Amino acid sequence: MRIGELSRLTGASRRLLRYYEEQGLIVPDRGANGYREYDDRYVDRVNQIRGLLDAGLPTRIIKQILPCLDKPRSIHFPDATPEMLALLASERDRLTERIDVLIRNRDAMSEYLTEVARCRALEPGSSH
Amino acid sequence: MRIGELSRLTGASRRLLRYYEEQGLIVPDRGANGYREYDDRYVDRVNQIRGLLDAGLPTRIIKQILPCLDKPRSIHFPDATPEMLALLASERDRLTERIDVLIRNRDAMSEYLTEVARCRALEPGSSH
DNA sequence: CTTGACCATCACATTTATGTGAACGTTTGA
DNA sequence: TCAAACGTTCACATAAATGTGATGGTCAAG
Repeated sequence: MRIGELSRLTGASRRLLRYYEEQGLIVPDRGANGYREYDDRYVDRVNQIRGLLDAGLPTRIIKQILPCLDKPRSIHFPDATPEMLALLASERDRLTERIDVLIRNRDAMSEYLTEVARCRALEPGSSH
Repeated sequence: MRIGELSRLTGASRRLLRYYEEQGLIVPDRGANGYREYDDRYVDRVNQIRGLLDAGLPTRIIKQILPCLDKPRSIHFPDATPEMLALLASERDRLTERIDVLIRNRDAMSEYLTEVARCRALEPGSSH
């Protein structure tokens, strides 16, 4: 498929898809006319990239950990250097910390919301 | 305490503390000389802000949800408008989605790492 | 009183992830 | 063949979170 199609399927603008390419996150083939050619797997790949970006990882890190995450499963193996593994581990730990912070804050929000709901339920006029 | 002290305690640069103020996230008092005066609770507050920023929330959202999270607990009440509550709920949901993405990716990383470790353990020469 | 460690404001720089538009080639269908 | 829809590159713009430096006020200790 070409860039417009992939854009539609992933929700990423064409511009953004070119940006991801510029950052080395995706490397589409080129047709004879110079058009980018993407195969189906790019849909998942782009979605995963967007998820990681949304999660706050910068592209330069994503670039390094992506190869570990999108191998067709079951074909993973040591083209991974020790440095890469160390990076991956440290990035995973950072991710874990971040997840904890997020969970704590989400729970605080939830708690506050249910609390307010409870108060509302007791308010005068609420039975109207 | 003044800005330098707070900076030391939180790890946020002075510049950043002024930025948070500019964004309306914190509102320190001013001494007679114009110096910012922070009381102890700002340490927690700033740390929470940094956590939320690191979690990917933009300052304009943080500004809206902070009042819900840092009230001295047990004194929460309906100075909250319905719009604010709706915003808070939607932001909580967005946070939940984000958390899910993060967890999935972290687990994938972990899985990959343990897998590689397992392979390494079986490699020739590993018993050296 | 001066020096050094603070504080203040203002302004300009940078990085990252995006948007927008110009200028121009390609493909496709009426 | 002509227009619409799509592709290309290049370049400039922006918002967010920070850094950096200029210029100057305040204050405590020597």
